[in-house]
Amino acid sequence: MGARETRQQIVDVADRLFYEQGFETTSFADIAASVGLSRGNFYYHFKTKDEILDAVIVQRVANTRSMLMAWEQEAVSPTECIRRFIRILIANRPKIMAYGCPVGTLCNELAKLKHVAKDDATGPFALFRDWLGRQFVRLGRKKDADALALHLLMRSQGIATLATAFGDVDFIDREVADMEAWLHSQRPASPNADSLQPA
Amino acid sequence: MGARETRQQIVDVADRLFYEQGFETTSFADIAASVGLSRGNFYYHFKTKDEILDAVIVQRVANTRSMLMAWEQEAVSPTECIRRFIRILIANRPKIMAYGCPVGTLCNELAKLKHVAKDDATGPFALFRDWLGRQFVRLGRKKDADALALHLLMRSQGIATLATAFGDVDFIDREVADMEAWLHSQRPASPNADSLQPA
DNA sequence: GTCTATAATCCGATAGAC
DNA sequence: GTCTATCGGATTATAGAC
Repeated sequence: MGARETRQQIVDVADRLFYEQGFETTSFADIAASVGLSRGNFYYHFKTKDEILDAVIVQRVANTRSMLMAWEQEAVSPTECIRRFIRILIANRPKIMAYGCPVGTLCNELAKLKHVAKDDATGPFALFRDWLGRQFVRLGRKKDADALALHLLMRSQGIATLATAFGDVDFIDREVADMEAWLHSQRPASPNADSLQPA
Repeated sequence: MGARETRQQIVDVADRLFYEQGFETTSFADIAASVGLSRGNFYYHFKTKDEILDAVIVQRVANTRSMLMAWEQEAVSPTECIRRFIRILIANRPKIMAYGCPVGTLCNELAKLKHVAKDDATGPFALFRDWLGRQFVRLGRKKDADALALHLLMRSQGIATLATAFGDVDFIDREVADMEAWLHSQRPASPNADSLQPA
């Protein structure tokens, strides 16, 4: 197998294990074993654990960016775009209930570790924030677009944390419905801003 | 020093370190050094790390319970009670921005570890949930009291996570104000339910 | 109740053969 | 590029002197 494929496998496995087990808990041996690699060979691809973390964060940011770009091209209205963000909680419900949000939990862990990559880990958050803000601008809420974006991000994080803690399957549904009701109560400043949205 | 005082010191230090560094990251040596105890003597008081975790959780639940009982006796109206809960975010802002919420971050960590104390760690959440639910019942919202309680808990968790991630000092103020506005928009079903509340 | 000494294990990381 | 072997250090935990 080529070095590039092996490296990609390592990043994919590390991405999953950092999410499911946490960054510090996941050892080189865990990743190597899950890839089917010897510990020794591992260091041919990554010199330190922090290098793997950087690679995982870079990949998450890239994946998030391309997902958001695709959503913006597929979904016609800003309201529909925002709704797609909200529905992440439904689409990923099983994993969220087991492990929380990949971004939020990693940020929390790295903050406690005072890790150098602490700020880099917020990258996906920053992308969501900018993208959601852009949707609210399109909705005619230019003045408070960023605050509204942070508000939605805040809600999704709170829902993820409580869903993990309580393991209540109905809770996510209820709060997602409440978020969508909130979204539709946000009246656009200019009446035609979301004219393409159905009904 | 007596065994009880030493044990109490260990629990206090462990409580702080589990919060600031995380549970797994904190070693026996860390706790022992911070108390000023040798590693060997440590095992006289606690046999395993899980025993310390249990003691920390028990103490947190006890502290939360007495805090909520005191609030209920001091604050006259349910609205004022709920507002005290919301204001936790202001009172603990510096620590929250550095380390997040002690309960939420511990629950997240233990969930990833599939730790046996995973469910016990939600104890303070359950207390807040019941207590907030009781306030909403007093407000005349008996039917959806629990959902409203979870909604407030959810918001406080989301605010804590984003405050830690972005380090934005104004964000907490803005969202706390929004929470209080939300609270006052929750009309009581029976008009005199919150009659003791000032203005 | 407190200490030193130490066992057993696992960690991240390196060296070197193939 | 992959392997085995291993180092130095940190970890949880125990035994036993004082």
